[in-house]
Amino acid sequence: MIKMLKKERQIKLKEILNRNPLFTDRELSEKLKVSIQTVRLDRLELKIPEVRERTKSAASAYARLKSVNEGEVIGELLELELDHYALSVLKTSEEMALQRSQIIRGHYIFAQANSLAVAVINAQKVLTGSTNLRFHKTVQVGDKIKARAKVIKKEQQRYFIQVKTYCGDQLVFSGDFVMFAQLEG
Amino acid sequence: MIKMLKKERQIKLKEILNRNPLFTDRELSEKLKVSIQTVRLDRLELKIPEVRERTKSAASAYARLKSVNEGEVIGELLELELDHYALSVLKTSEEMALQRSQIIRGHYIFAQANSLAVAVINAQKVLTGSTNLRFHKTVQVGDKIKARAKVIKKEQQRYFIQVKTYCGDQLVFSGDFVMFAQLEG
DNA sequence: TGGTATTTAGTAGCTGGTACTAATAGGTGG
DNA sequence: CCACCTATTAGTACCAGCTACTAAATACCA
Repeated sequence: MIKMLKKERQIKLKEILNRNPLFTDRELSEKLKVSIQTVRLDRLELKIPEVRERTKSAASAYARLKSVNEGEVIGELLELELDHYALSVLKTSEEMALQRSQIIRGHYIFAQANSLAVAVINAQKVLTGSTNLRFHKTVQVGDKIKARAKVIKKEQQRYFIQVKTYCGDQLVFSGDFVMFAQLEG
Repeated sequence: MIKMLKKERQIKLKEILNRNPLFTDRELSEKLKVSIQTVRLDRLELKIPEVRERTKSAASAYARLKSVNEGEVIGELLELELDHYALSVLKTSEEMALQRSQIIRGHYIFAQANSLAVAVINAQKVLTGSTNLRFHKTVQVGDKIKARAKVIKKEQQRYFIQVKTYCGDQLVFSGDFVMFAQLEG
């Protein structure tokens, strides 16, 4: 039994496409040293769609991620009273979790809070100066988390903001932010 | 002049594809109410590649982003002495910047620091408890930033870690992290 | 009215597939 | 040793969504 078994090959196929879904059948057939037809039979059995479908899936995943990420606010901005108060909601997903767990990584929670602290300030350019954070509870994949930002104090260009993030009624995160508003655009 | 001008239409085309690059020429021609050939001439003039190329670009951007993001550490882990010291480098890019500026958003800098603080700890599960952060200088698109994490103190399951991030010799960020190592896997 | 830019139409050819039929190779049991 | 079955390979017709090209129709402007 010198040749690779069918099962073995199919596992390898899945691994290859998991790492990079953009290979064509021809490329796959070269990697696996079988004919194109065999690759196609394998894909058929494993219910793996064609390269253009796989590419499209990856591309739209990117588009989704980008739209969350490129908006000024991470999450969805629901309420905003400039220089006073803001509220945003973030629906957490697999990509935000630690590997092999359902726990959302802290920096996503921070990102939501930080971007909300930026958004609540009535100025063109805002920078985070310093912060004091507290992660009270873990957040699970699928949870919707609500962040509320309050402007506590405002000096010339310095803002003191408190952000509290909730999952349901449970406080999961709180942070004090000192932000700097830059005057010129 | 009832009809849309060519220039106007081309701007609109760019806008549409900017929001969602996955439309085919046929779909674009319906949206813009011109023939497919006109759409193709426009793409030719504007040097916009065909839908399959655009899809592929978006998909590989996602793959890149995913590989940075799904590794345990944001950035590249260069040095690691468990429970003592770690160093990572992050090459910043457009996607990490604030809109219409070259300034990298604070939460990317935090993400690098936070994930490094997690990585330096010799335990299966690690959670961020609280932090004290200071953003000293802004980071520009294209800058490579180096984060160094030092374990300052270690109690049973509680770690005190200091992270300093540099751009060249310039200190851009520093943070004190209190982390919790969870015993069971 | 002529001349030019713009738009539309249509053709051949390409890639990377699907869906299908058919032939071949490689054991294995009787 | 043959029959049978699985796995593999080969080949065909067809498809979407293009490129590259030619040609015709339409719009606009002096």
